[in-house]
Amino acid sequence: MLVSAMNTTRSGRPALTRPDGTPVRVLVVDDDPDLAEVLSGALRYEGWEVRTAGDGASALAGAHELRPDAVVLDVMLPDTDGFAVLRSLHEVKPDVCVLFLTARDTVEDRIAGITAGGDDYVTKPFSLEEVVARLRGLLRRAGMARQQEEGPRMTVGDLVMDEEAREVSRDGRLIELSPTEFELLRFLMRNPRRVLSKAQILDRVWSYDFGGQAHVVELYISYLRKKVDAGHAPMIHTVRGAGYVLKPVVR
Amino acid sequence: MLVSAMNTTRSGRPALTRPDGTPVRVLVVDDDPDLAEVLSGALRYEGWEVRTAGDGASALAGAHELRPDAVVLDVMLPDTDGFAVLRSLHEVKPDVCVLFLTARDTVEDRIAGITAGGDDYVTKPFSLEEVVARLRGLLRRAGMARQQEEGPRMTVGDLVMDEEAREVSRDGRLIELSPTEFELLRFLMRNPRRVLSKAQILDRVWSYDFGGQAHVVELYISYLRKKVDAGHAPMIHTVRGAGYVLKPVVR
DNA sequence: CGAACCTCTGAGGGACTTCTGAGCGAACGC
DNA sequence: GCGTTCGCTCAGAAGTCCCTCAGAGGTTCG
Repeated sequence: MLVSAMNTTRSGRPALTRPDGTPVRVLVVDDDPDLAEVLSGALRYEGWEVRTAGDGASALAGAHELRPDAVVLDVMLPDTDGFAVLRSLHEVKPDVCVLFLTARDTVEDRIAGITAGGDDYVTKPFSLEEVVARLRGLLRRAGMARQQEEGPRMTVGDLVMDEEAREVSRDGRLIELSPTEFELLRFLMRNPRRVLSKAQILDRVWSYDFGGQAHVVELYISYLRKKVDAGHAPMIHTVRGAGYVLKPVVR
Repeated sequence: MLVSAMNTTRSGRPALTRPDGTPVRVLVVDDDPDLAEVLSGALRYEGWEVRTAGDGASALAGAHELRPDAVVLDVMLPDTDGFAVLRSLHEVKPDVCVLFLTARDTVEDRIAGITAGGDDYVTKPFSLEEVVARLRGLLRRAGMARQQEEGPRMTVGDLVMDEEAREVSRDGRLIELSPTEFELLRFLMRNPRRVLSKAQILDRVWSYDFGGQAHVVELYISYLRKKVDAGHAPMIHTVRGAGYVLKPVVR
């Protein structure tokens, strides 16, 4: 097997790839350079090829050059509105997926109709895990899932997560999770046997504008333990001074 | 089994295909580019191959190239009216299905002549679920239903919907639904075990020009629950912060 | 032309989530 | 062994999300 030729994420996890095995290509369009940078960093970490643009015009130019599989697109752009860009993008590449970024109060407004075509949106402020998860969902549904285990279902030991149904179960028994708990567990499950620091977790699972303490991570880990590890051998472990790991129970 | 070669919708559901297994081909003709964009997005999401045209002349050109199985055709076009286009279309491809889009006040008698020929129409403003359902009906009747479970009947658990008869029953007992309730339930049943956000539901089940709040979705879910889940273990579940799911009762 | 029905708005209340703060115990360094 | 640091958990406040009721306005049908 040509492992060396295989496209992988920086975390070593196999990447979601295009059908020919080359990296997924994503165009990030946002007029805030800091946000665009953070986003593209997170997407590169997924093993994807990323390009950024700051306005509608350069977005179209970038789309022509990169021919992206997906576009992350801020609705509020200096030159045009998102709907016009959406149409032009689909003219350039009819099967491109679009993930809109919107302010909370812009929703309902000009976003109407976009989810009907299978595209999606997230409201600012968002967490990086959410953006990545939505993108993976879009790409998977568009037929980008060459990776066999990249179904809607994820497994670590006897812990199973179905992202589409938003269902988690351990040993067949269903577990109810709040939105934040779900996202935290998803992050852990996407990085099994890997120590994740509280700072890393905070950066990925909480919104980028979260001003609070790393203490919340401890709190939510404790919530998760109560729900996930209750009555079983623990899968969530503390590595003192370093962070947390999720790993399958060794028999 | 050639799973990879199988034509599927983006939602993972098997698609309605042509008898040879290739995607159904649809031509969308409307002079409003936004509407054409939303429509073609929704139809692509069904796994179909779509092409758009903005007037009668390019519609005919598109029909020559694409040789579509069905045409979604606005009656009011800038250059000709839809009925003239229909005649020319039938010369190009006699067995093509046509779904007319009309304003509410368009002359009824001319439309009546259409439906006699097996074609169909919807009045603006319409919901995308309605357009897709009508098209599926037309295509099915025209012999496009290679998919065996693509009959007029749909089942989730003990919940059964007959789309043609517009009848719904749970555990054999008939349920009366209003038009909106019916369409909402159809959307849920076409996406079982899949969390649907209020925005998604609004975009598909409500008319594209609906300006109201996502709150109506909650309201209609509550109506549906009273009729569908009354006296049974619930099938409609709220996923807080994410949306709603319909799933069969687990034994 | 009236009655029944359907759709949507608004408001109230309840349930759930999220985060802060504080106390306590365990692990670590010296 | 002792003090300090680190992490866990409880309790509660504030906020958010969701459900339901009641009723207005519109439409359809008899």
